[in-house]
Amino acid sequence: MAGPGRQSKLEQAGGPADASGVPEMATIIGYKLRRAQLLVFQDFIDSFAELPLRPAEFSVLALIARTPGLKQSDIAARLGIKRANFVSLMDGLERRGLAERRKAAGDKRSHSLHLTEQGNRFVARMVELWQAHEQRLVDSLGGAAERDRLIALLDRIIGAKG
Amino acid sequence: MAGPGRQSKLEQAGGPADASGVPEMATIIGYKLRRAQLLVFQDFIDSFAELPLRPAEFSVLALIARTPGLKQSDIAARLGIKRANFVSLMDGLERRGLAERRKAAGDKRSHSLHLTEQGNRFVARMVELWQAHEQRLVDSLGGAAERDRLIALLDRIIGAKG
DNA sequence: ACAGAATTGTTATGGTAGTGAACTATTCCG
DNA sequence: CGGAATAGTTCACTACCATAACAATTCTGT
Repeated sequence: MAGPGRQSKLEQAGGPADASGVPEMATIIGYKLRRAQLLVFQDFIDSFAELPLRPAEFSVLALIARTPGLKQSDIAARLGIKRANFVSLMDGLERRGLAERRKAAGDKRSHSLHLTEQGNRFVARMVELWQAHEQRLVDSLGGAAERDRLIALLDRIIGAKG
Repeated sequence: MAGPGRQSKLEQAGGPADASGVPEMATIIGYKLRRAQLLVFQDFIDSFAELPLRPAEFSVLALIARTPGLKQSDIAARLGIKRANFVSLMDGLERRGLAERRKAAGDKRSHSLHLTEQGNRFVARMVELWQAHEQRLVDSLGGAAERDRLIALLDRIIGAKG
Protein backbone atom coordinates (compact mmCIF):
# COMPACT_ATOMS: atom_id res chain seq x y z
CA MET A 1 0.00 0.00 0.00
CA ALA A 2 3.02 2.31 0.29
CA GLY A 3 4.33 4.60 -2.39
CA PRO A 4 6.86 3.77 -5.08
CA GLY A 5 10.06 1.87 -4.47
CA ARG A 6 9.04 -1.68 -5.21
CA GLN A 7 8.15 -3.08 -8.58
CA SER A 8 8.83 -6.76 -8.36
CA LYS A 9 5.36 -8.14 -7.71
CA LEU A 10 3.50 -6.17 -10.37
CA GLU A 11 2.67 -7.66 -13.75
CA GLN A 12 1.10 -10.82 -12.41
CA ALA A 13 -2.28 -10.68 -14.06
CA GLY A 14 -2.62 -7.36 -15.78
CA GLY A 15 -0.17 -5.72 -18.08
CA PRO A 16 1.51 -2.36 -17.54
CA ALA A 17 0.03 -0.51 -14.61
CA ASP A 18 0.89 2.85 -13.13
CA ALA A 19 2.18 3.36 -9.58
CA SER A 20 -1.25 2.76 -8.08
CA GLY A 21 -1.76 -0.42 -10.07
CA VAL A 22 -4.46 0.99 -12.30
CA PRO A 23 -4.24 -0.93 -15.56
CA GLU A 24 -4.00 0.55 -19.00
CA MET A 25 -7.09 -0.25 -21.04
CA ALA A 26 -5.00 -1.51 -23.94
CA THR A 27 -3.81 -4.45 -21.85
CA ILE A 28 -7.16 -5.61 -20.53
CA ILE A 29 -8.46 -8.79 -22.08
CA GLY A 30 -12.15 -8.02 -21.67
CA TYR A 31 -11.76 -4.56 -23.10
CA LYS A 32 -9.89 -5.70 -26.19
CA LEU A 33 -12.32 -8.53 -26.64
CA ARG A 34 -15.26 -6.14 -26.60
CA ARG A 35 -13.67 -3.68 -29.01
CA ALA A 36 -12.73 -6.43 -31.44
CA GLN A 37 -16.16 -8.00 -31.24
CA LEU A 38 -17.92 -4.73 -31.95
CA LEU A 39 -15.74 -4.13 -34.99
CA VAL A 40 -16.30 -7.64 -36.31
CA PHE A 41 -20.06 -7.36 -35.88
CA GLN A 42 -20.03 -3.98 -37.59
CA ASP A 43 -18.13 -5.43 -40.52
CA PHE A 44 -20.64 -8.25 -40.57
CA ILE A 45 -23.59 -5.85 -40.65
CA ASP A 46 -21.93 -3.86 -43.43
CA SER A 47 -21.25 -7.03 -45.39
CA PHE A 48 -24.93 -7.89 -45.22
CA ALA A 49 -26.26 -4.51 -46.26
CA GLU A 50 -27.73 -6.19 -49.32
CA LEU A 51 -29.82 -8.81 -47.57
CA PRO A 52 -29.96 -7.54 -44.68
CA LEU A 53 -29.25 -9.90 -41.83
CA ARG A 54 -28.12 -9.52 -38.28
CA PRO A 55 -25.59 -11.85 -36.66
CA ALA A 56 -28.20 -13.62 -34.52
CA GLU A 57 -30.37 -14.27 -37.57
CA PHE A 58 -27.37 -15.56 -39.47
CA SER A 59 -26.56 -18.01 -36.71
CA VAL A 60 -30.13 -19.27 -36.56
CA LEU A 61 -30.35 -19.81 -40.31
CA ALA A 62 -26.96 -21.49 -40.42
CA LEU A 63 -27.90 -23.84 -37.62
CA ILE A 64 -31.25 -24.73 -39.14
CA ALA A 65 -29.56 -25.30 -42.50
CA ARG A 66 -27.06 -27.70 -41.01
CA THR A 67 -29.44 -29.47 -38.66
CA PRO A 68 -33.02 -29.07 -39.85
CA GLY A 69 -35.83 -30.46 -37.73
CA LEU A 70 -34.51 -29.41 -34.36
CA LYS A 71 -37.08 -27.85 -32.10
CA GLN A 72 -37.00 -24.21 -31.11
CA SER A 73 -35.60 -24.80 -27.66
CA ASP A 74 -32.72 -26.80 -29.05
CA ILE A 75 -31.71 -24.15 -31.54
CA ALA A 76 -32.03 -21.42 -28.97
CA ALA A 77 -30.04 -23.33 -26.36
CA ARG A 78 -27.22 -24.13 -28.76
CA LEU A 79 -26.85 -20.48 -29.60
CA GLY A 80 -27.15 -19.25 -26.03
CA ILE A 81 -30.43 -17.47 -26.73
CA LYS A 82 -33.22 -17.51 -24.15
CA ARG A 83 -36.29 -19.12 -25.62
CA ALA A 84 -38.34 -16.04 -24.80
CA ASN A 85 -36.05 -13.97 -27.00
CA PHE A 86 -36.02 -16.56 -29.71
CA VAL A 87 -39.72 -16.18 -30.44
CA SER A 88 -39.61 -12.77 -32.10
CA LEU A 89 -36.39 -13.68 -33.87
CA MET A 90 -38.06 -16.73 -35.40
CA ASP A 91 -41.19 -14.68 -36.11
CA GLY A 92 -39.07 -12.40 -38.24
CA LEU A 93 -37.51 -15.23 -40.22
CA GLU A 94 -40.92 -16.76 -40.76
CA ARG A 95 -42.44 -13.45 -41.82
CA ARG A 96 -39.68 -13.09 -44.39
CA GLY A 97 -40.46 -16.55 -45.69
CA LEU A 98 -37.00 -17.92 -44.92
CA ALA A 99 -37.78 -20.47 -42.24
CA GLU A 100 -40.86 -22.13 -40.86
CA ARG A 101 -42.19 -23.83 -37.79
CA ARG A 102 -43.71 -27.24 -38.32
CA LYS A 103 -45.70 -29.17 -35.81
CA ALA A 104 -43.30 -31.72 -34.43
CA ALA A 105 -44.29 -35.30 -35.08
CA GLY A 106 -44.38 -36.79 -31.63
CA ASP A 107 -44.86 -33.74 -29.45
CA LYS A 108 -47.70 -31.31 -29.99
CA ARG A 109 -46.01 -28.70 -27.80
CA SER A 110 -42.87 -28.29 -29.82
CA HIS A 111 -42.13 -26.90 -33.25
CA SER A 112 -39.47 -28.32 -35.50
CA LEU A 113 -37.64 -25.71 -37.54
CA HIS A 114 -36.87 -25.90 -41.24
CA LEU A 115 -35.78 -23.66 -44.06
CA THR A 116 -38.24 -22.87 -46.81
CA GLU A 117 -37.30 -23.17 -50.46
CA GLN A 118 -36.70 -19.46 -50.50
CA GLY A 119 -34.73 -19.90 -47.30
CA ASN A 120 -32.39 -22.34 -49.02
CA ARG A 121 -31.68 -19.87 -51.80
CA PHE A 122 -31.24 -17.12 -49.24
CA VAL A 123 -28.75 -19.17 -47.26
CA ALA A 124 -26.73 -19.87 -50.39
CA ARG A 125 -26.29 -16.15 -50.99
CA MET A 126 -25.80 -15.55 -47.28
CA VAL A 127 -22.90 -17.98 -47.21
CA GLU A 128 -21.24 -16.16 -50.09
CA LEU A 129 -21.45 -12.85 -48.32
CA TRP A 130 -20.28 -14.40 -45.09
CA GLN A 131 -17.24 -15.93 -46.75
CA ALA A 132 -16.16 -12.53 -48.00
CA HIS A 133 -16.56 -11.11 -44.53
CA GLU A 134 -14.70 -13.98 -42.92
CA GLN A 135 -11.94 -13.83 -45.49
CA ARG A 136 -11.47 -10.16 -44.68
CA LEU A 137 -11.05 -11.08 -41.03
CA VAL A 138 -8.62 -13.87 -41.73
CA ASP A 139 -6.58 -11.51 -43.88
CA SER A 140 -6.45 -8.93 -41.13
CA LEU A 141 -5.24 -11.61 -38.76
CA GLY A 142 -2.46 -12.59 -41.13
CA GLY A 143 -3.69 -15.93 -42.36
CA ALA A 144 -5.64 -19.06 -41.57
CA ALA A 145 -3.03 -20.22 -39.05
CA GLU A 146 -3.58 -17.09 -36.97
CA ARG A 147 -7.32 -17.58 -37.27
CA ASP A 148 -6.93 -21.05 -35.82
CA ARG A 149 -4.74 -19.77 -33.02
CA LEU A 150 -7.31 -17.11 -32.16
CA ILE A 151 -10.15 -19.63 -32.14
CA ALA A 152 -8.11 -21.94 -29.94
CA LEU A 153 -7.42 -19.16 -27.43
CA LEU A 154 -11.06 -18.10 -27.37
CA ASP A 155 -12.05 -21.70 -26.80
CA ARG A 156 -9.90 -21.77 -23.71
CA ILE A 157 -11.89 -18.85 -22.34
CA ILE A 158 -15.18 -20.37 -23.32
CA GLY A 159 -14.17 -23.69 -21.79
CA ALA A 160 -16.61 -26.53 -21.75
CA LYS A 161 -19.58 -24.34 -22.63
CA GLY A 162 -18.89 -24.92 -26.34
CA MET B 1 -23.91 -24.76 -57.42
CA ALA B 2 -24.12 -28.47 -58.16
CA GLY B 3 -24.27 -31.26 -55.64
CA PRO B 4 -21.35 -33.02 -54.00
CA GLY B 5 -18.33 -34.23 -55.85
CA ARG B 6 -15.89 -31.37 -55.45
CA GLN B 7 -14.20 -30.30 -52.28
CA SER B 8 -11.00 -28.61 -53.30
CA LYS B 9 -11.95 -24.98 -53.14
CA LEU B 10 -13.65 -25.07 -49.76
CA GLU B 11 -11.86 -24.06 -46.57
CA GLN B 12 -10.63 -20.76 -47.87
CA ALA B 13 -12.06 -18.42 -45.27
CA GLY B 14 -14.35 -20.41 -43.04
CA GLY B 15 -13.62 -23.64 -41.34
CA PRO B 16 -15.48 -26.90 -41.83
CA ALA B 17 -18.60 -26.45 -43.90
CA ASP B 18 -21.18 -28.93 -45.03
CA ALA B 19 -21.93 -29.76 -48.64
CA SER B 20 -23.80 -26.51 -49.18
CA GLY B 21 -20.99 -24.47 -47.66
CA VAL B 22 -22.90 -23.53 -44.54
CA PRO B 23 -20.29 -23.02 -41.83
CA GLU B 24 -20.30 -24.60 -38.43
CA MET B 25 -20.76 -21.98 -35.75
CA ALA B 26 -17.76 -23.27 -33.81
CA THR B 27 -15.43 -22.11 -36.57
CA ILE B 28 -16.77 -18.59 -37.00
CA ILE B 29 -14.54 -15.86 -35.63
CA GLY B 30 -17.28 -13.39 -34.82
CA TYR B 31 -19.37 -16.00 -33.07
CA LYS B 32 -16.54 -17.21 -30.87
CA LEU B 33 -15.55 -13.65 -30.16
CA ARG B 34 -19.04 -12.82 -28.99
CA ARG B 35 -19.38 -15.89 -26.82
CA ALA B 36 -16.02 -15.31 -25.20
CA GLN B 37 -16.74 -11.64 -24.64
CA LEU B 38 -20.07 -12.36 -22.97
CA LEU B 39 -18.46 -14.87 -20.65
CA VAL B 40 -15.65 -12.50 -19.75
CA PHE B 41 -18.08 -9.68 -19.01
CA GLN B 42 -20.21 -12.01 -16.91
CA ASP B 43 -17.17 -13.05 -14.92
CA PHE B 44 -16.34 -9.38 -14.55
CA ILE B 45 -19.81 -8.57 -13.24
CA ASP B 46 -19.65 -11.48 -10.82
CA SER B 47 -16.23 -10.38 -9.63
CA PHE B 48 -17.64 -6.97 -8.83
CA ALA B 49 -20.71 -8.14 -6.96
CA GLU B 50 -19.32 -6.45 -3.87
CA LEU B 51 -18.94 -2.97 -5.28
CA PRO B 52 -20.85 -3.18 -7.80
CA LEU B 53 -19.44 -1.87 -11.03
CA ARG B 54 -20.16 -2.43 -14.68
CA PRO B 55 -17.42 -2.73 -17.29
CA ALA B 56 -18.09 0.69 -18.77
CA GLU B 57 -17.87 2.32 -15.35
CA PHE B 58 -14.66 0.46 -14.64
CA SER B 59 -13.11 1.74 -17.83
CA VAL B 60 -14.10 5.32 -17.09
CA LEU B 61 -12.72 5.24 -13.55
CA ALA B 62 -9.50 3.58 -14.68
CA LEU B 63 -8.99 6.16 -17.40
CA ILE B 64 -9.68 9.09 -15.09
CA ALA B 65 -7.33 7.58 -12.50
CA ARG B 66 -4.51 7.31 -14.99
CA THR B 67 -5.10 10.60 -16.76
CA PRO B 68 -7.02 12.98 -14.51
CA GLY B 69 -8.08 16.34 -15.87
CA LEU B 70 -9.17 15.20 -19.30
CA LYS B 71 -12.45 16.61 -20.46
CA GLN B 72 -15.58 14.53 -20.90
CA SER B 73 -15.35 14.31 -24.66
CA ASP B 74 -11.79 13.03 -24.47
CA ILE B 75 -12.61 10.26 -22.02
CA ALA B 76 -15.69 9.26 -23.97
CA ALA B 77 -13.85 9.28 -27.29
CA ARG B 78 -10.96 7.17 -25.99
CA LEU B 79 -13.41 4.55 -24.79
CA GLY B 80 -15.56 4.64 -27.87
CA ILE B 81 -18.57 5.99 -25.99
CA LYS B 82 -20.82 8.59 -27.59
CA ARG B 83 -20.77 11.74 -25.56
CA ALA B 84 -24.54 11.73 -25.26
CA ASN B 85 -24.41 8.35 -23.57
CA PHE B 86 -21.50 9.37 -21.42
CA VAL B 87 -23.55 11.94 -19.56
CA SER B 88 -25.69 9.55 -17.54
CA LEU B 89 -22.71 7.29 -16.97
CA MET B 90 -20.79 10.17 -15.46
CA ASP B 91 -23.88 11.30 -13.55
CA GLY B 92 -23.91 7.93 -11.83
CA LEU B 93 -20.25 8.10 -10.84
CA GLU B 94 -20.75 11.61 -9.53
CA ARG B 95 -23.86 10.65 -7.58
CA ARG B 96 -21.89 7.85 -5.94
CA GLY B 97 -19.22 10.35 -4.97
CA LEU B 98 -16.49 8.59 -6.95
CA ALA B 99 -15.69 11.16 -9.62
CA GLU B 100 -16.47 14.80 -10.23
CA ARG B 101 -16.75 17.34 -12.99
CA ARG B 102 -14.73 20.50 -12.53
CA LYS B 103 -15.01 23.62 -14.62
CA ALA B 104 -12.11 23.45 -17.02
CA ALA B 105 -9.63 26.28 -16.67
CA GLY B 106 -9.50 27.77 -20.12
CA ASP B 107 -12.78 26.62 -21.63
CA LYS B 108 -16.08 27.39 -19.98
CA ARG B 109 -17.86 24.79 -22.08
CA SER B 110 -15.92 21.76 -21.00
CA HIS B 111 -15.62 19.86 -17.75
CA SER B 112 -12.40 18.26 -16.60
CA LEU B 113 -12.86 14.94 -14.85
CA HIS B 114 -11.22 13.86 -11.61
CA LEU B 115 -11.56 11.22 -8.95
CA THR B 116 -12.72 12.25 -5.50
CA GLU B 117 -10.91 11.12 -2.36
CA GLN B 118 -13.49 8.41 -1.99
CA GLY B 119 -13.00 7.64 -5.64
CA ASN B 120 -9.31 7.00 -5.07
CA ARG B 121 -10.06 4.51 -2.32
CA PHE B 122 -12.71 2.92 -4.47
CA VAL B 123 -10.31 2.53 -7.36
CA ALA B 124 -7.74 0.88 -5.11
CA ARG B 125 -10.24 -1.80 -4.15
CA MET B 126 -11.53 -1.98 -7.70
CA VAL B 127 -8.06 -2.76 -8.98
CA GLU B 128 -7.72 -5.60 -6.50
CA LEU B 129 -10.96 -7.16 -7.64
CA TRP B 130 -10.03 -6.65 -11.25
CA GLN B 131 -6.66 -8.34 -10.80
CA ALA B 132 -8.37 -11.43 -9.43
CA HIS B 133 -10.70 -11.45 -12.41
CA GLU B 134 -7.90 -10.92 -14.90
CA GLN B 135 -5.74 -13.55 -13.25
CA ARG B 136 -8.59 -16.01 -13.61
CA LEU B 137 -8.69 -15.22 -17.32
CA VAL B 138 -4.95 -15.54 -17.77
CA ASP B 139 -5.04 -18.89 -15.99
CA SER B 140 -7.80 -20.15 -18.25
CA LEU B 141 -5.72 -19.10 -21.25
CA GLY B 142 -2.73 -21.02 -19.97
CA GLY B 143 -0.44 -18.20 -18.90
CA ALA B 144 0.71 -14.67 -19.56
CA ALA B 145 2.30 -15.62 -22.86
CA GLU B 146 -1.04 -16.79 -24.19
CA ARG B 147 -2.64 -13.62 -22.91
CA ASP B 148 -0.13 -11.61 -24.89
CA ARG B 149 -0.74 -13.68 -27.99
CA LEU B 150 -4.47 -13.16 -27.67
CA ILE B 151 -4.10 -9.42 -27.22
CA ALA B 152 -1.80 -9.28 -30.24
CA LEU B 153 -4.31 -11.13 -32.41
CA LEU B 154 -7.17 -8.94 -31.25
CA ASP B 155 -5.07 -5.89 -32.04
CA ARG B 156 -4.75 -7.08 -35.60
CA ILE B 157 -8.51 -7.10 -35.88
CA ILE B 158 -8.84 -3.75 -34.21
CA GLY B 159 -6.17 -2.31 -36.43
CA ALA B 160 -5.26 1.33 -36.15
CA LYS B 161 -8.31 2.23 -34.12
CA GLY B 162 -6.42 1.59 -30.87
C1' DA C 1 -14.48 43.15 -34.08
C1' DC C 2 -17.83 40.55 -35.66
C1' DA C 3 -20.73 37.03 -38.11
C1' DG C 4 -20.83 32.29 -39.09
C1' DA C 5 -18.99 27.79 -38.12
C1' DA C 6 -17.54 24.50 -34.84
C1' DT C 7 -17.31 22.42 -30.15
C1' DT C 8 -19.07 20.92 -25.41
C1' DG C 9 -22.26 19.19 -22.64
C1' DT C 10 -26.95 18.11 -22.33
C1' DT C 11 -31.79 16.44 -23.13
C1' DA C 12 -35.13 13.83 -25.53
C1' DT C 13 -36.37 9.96 -28.14
C1' DG C 14 -36.32 5.61 -30.46
C1' DG C 15 -34.50 1.09 -31.54
C1' DT C 16 -32.53 -3.21 -30.23
C1' DA C 17 -31.31 -6.87 -26.93
C1' DG C 18 -31.72 -9.31 -23.11
C1' DT C 19 -34.03 -10.69 -18.48
C1' DG C 20 -37.52 -12.82 -15.41
C1' DA C 21 -42.36 -13.81 -14.33
C1' DA C 22 -46.48 -15.64 -15.63
C1' DC C 23 -49.62 -18.09 -18.72
C1' DT C 24 -51.48 -22.06 -21.92
C1' DA C 25 -51.12 -26.36 -23.90
C1' DT C 26 -49.12 -30.54 -23.73
C1' DT C 27 -46.42 -34.43 -22.01
C1' DC C 28 -44.25 -37.10 -18.40
C1' DC C 29 -44.32 -39.76 -14.30
C1' DG C 30 -45.53 -41.92 -9.91
C1' DC D 1 -55.61 -40.10 -12.72
C1' DG D 2 -53.21 -35.96 -10.87
C1' DG D 3 -49.18 -33.30 -10.03
C1' DA D 4 -44.71 -31.98 -11.97
C1' DA D 5 -42.16 -30.75 -15.90
C1' DT D 6 -41.63 -28.86 -20.64
C1' DA D 7 -42.42 -25.92 -25.08
C1' DG D 8 -43.78 -21.93 -26.74
C1' DT D 9 -45.50 -17.50 -25.92
C1' DT D 10 -46.54 -12.87 -23.94
C1' DC D 11 -45.48 -9.06 -21.03
C1' DA D 12 -43.11 -5.63 -18.37
C1' DC D 13 -38.75 -4.01 -17.40
C1' DT D 14 -33.96 -2.86 -17.98
C1' DA D 15 -29.50 -1.82 -20.34
C1' DC D 16 -27.37 -0.04 -24.14
C1' DC D 17 -26.53 2.52 -28.20
C1' DA D 18 -27.65 5.86 -31.82
C1' DT D 19 -29.42 10.34 -33.75
C1' DA D 20 -31.26 14.84 -33.55
C1' DA D 21 -31.83 19.12 -31.46
C1' DC D 22 -30.42 22.75 -28.34
C1' DA D 23 -27.82 26.48 -25.35
C1' DA D 24 -23.55 28.15 -24.13
C1' DT D 25 -19.17 28.99 -25.52
C1' DT D 26 -15.15 29.25 -28.47
C1' DC D 27 -12.89 29.56 -32.90
C1' DT D 28 -12.10 31.50 -37.59
C1' DG D 29 -11.87 34.38 -41.55
C1' DT D 30 -12.24 38.72 -43.21
